[in-house]
Amino acid sequence: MRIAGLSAATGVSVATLKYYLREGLLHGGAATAVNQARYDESHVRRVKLIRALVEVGDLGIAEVRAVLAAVDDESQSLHEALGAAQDAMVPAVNDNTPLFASALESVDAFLTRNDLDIRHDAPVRAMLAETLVVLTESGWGLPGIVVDAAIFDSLVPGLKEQAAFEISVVPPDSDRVSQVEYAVVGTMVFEVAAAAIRRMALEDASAKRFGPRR
Amino acid sequence: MRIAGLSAATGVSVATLKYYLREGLLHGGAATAVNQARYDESHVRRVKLIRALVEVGDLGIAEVRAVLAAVDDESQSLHEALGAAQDAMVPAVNDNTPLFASALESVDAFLTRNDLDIRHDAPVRAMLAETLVVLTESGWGLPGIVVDAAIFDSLVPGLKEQAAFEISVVPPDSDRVSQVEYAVVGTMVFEVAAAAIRRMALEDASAKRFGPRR
DNA sequence: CCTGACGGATAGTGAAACTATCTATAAATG
DNA sequence: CATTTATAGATAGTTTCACTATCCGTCAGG
Repeated sequence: MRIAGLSAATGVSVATLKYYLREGLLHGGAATAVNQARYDESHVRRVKLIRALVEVGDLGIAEVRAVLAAVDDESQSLHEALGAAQDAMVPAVNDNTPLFASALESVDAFLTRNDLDIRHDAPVRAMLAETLVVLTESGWGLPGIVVDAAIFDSLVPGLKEQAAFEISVVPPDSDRVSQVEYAVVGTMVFEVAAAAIRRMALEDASAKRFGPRR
Repeated sequence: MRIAGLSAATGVSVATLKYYLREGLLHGGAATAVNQARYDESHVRRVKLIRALVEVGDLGIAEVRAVLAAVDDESQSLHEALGAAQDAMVPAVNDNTPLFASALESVDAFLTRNDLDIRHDAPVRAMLAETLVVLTESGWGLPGIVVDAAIFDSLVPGLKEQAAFEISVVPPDSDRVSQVEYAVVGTMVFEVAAAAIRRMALEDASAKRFGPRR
């Protein structure tokens, strides 16, 4: 398959494929001459993964590069690679507010209480802590005292069950890269789905409390 | 309060405030002269809302404008305004794939089964359907047959409970605009929090299945 | 052998979200 | 009251990002 074939197989323009090659998101094909190279299924799969991350996950090119690095690092176990990929997907937060430290404490208590086994340096801790800070600053709860992460407790069982399902569905017999790719796409897509269902539940709850007008 | 005061109160630069004024996101102050205007708490609140939508919710200026339009439209009930604000927050999906129609059917069955009272034209239906399409195209389930929305069923109870809590916490005694603002910020922030907890649950599940390496 | 595709390099584009400058006025300060 | 600073409103410029287009010399296929 030449580059036009790769383009046809993925729906991505040749110019964009060249851009991904330049940016190091896509490994080069096997060179057959100074201006010829062959691409294969691994390239098709990689391009589809990139597009899923960009379109569904709304990741930037730099973040995609970090995720792919985790996918490709053979020295990492599947669990480690998933963790690294997750980390790359967490948006940066500003953790310099005075409330942030106590928000992190609340998060850690939340993790212990709900029996969640998370690396202590996982960016997702800060991500959750930041929401508590914003909630506090927006007037939820008492001013100056950070909102307690306990308000999220009721979410945990459902999300745990869902996560266990997602992880259970990763095919055990395929190669590591396939497994990581599978899990990464699942993570992204399920996140969007969970957000959609949250909004549905919210509209439903709003209808029940505030009622339809007509 | 003059514009410098508004800038100090919100942490947003004067240049950016002028930009928001130009873009119609922020109502002008009360003019006291040809080049003077007074700003008040309503402006501070509005700027904070804009920043929350932009920073936490990652909405674009056009989407923020749509949300604010729903907030400000006095002819809409609280429930209607929340719905409109939600709609403005849903990212556009491409619904022209052949699988999309059956994905929507699956979503509607999901809504009925889980007793979710959603407007039939709510964009969030398409948002969820799109995830089913992507999941199907990524190799989850059988090729050609759209993945069933039932895989999300276990998420519903926790999200419903959480949504009921969020809605219950909207202060009943404040004015409509305050209520909508409160609910909109809550929606955004809780969405990010739910995503963070999902990722935590995923890392926990990954640890349990694939184990730490050392 | 000629037309078109290719790899590789470089430059350009368009959207988005600010940011900076300018002008005429008004406020604040000594 | 003189001077410095701030302001509204208009216009133009900047930065980043994700592509997109062009060029050049090389190569494949009919």
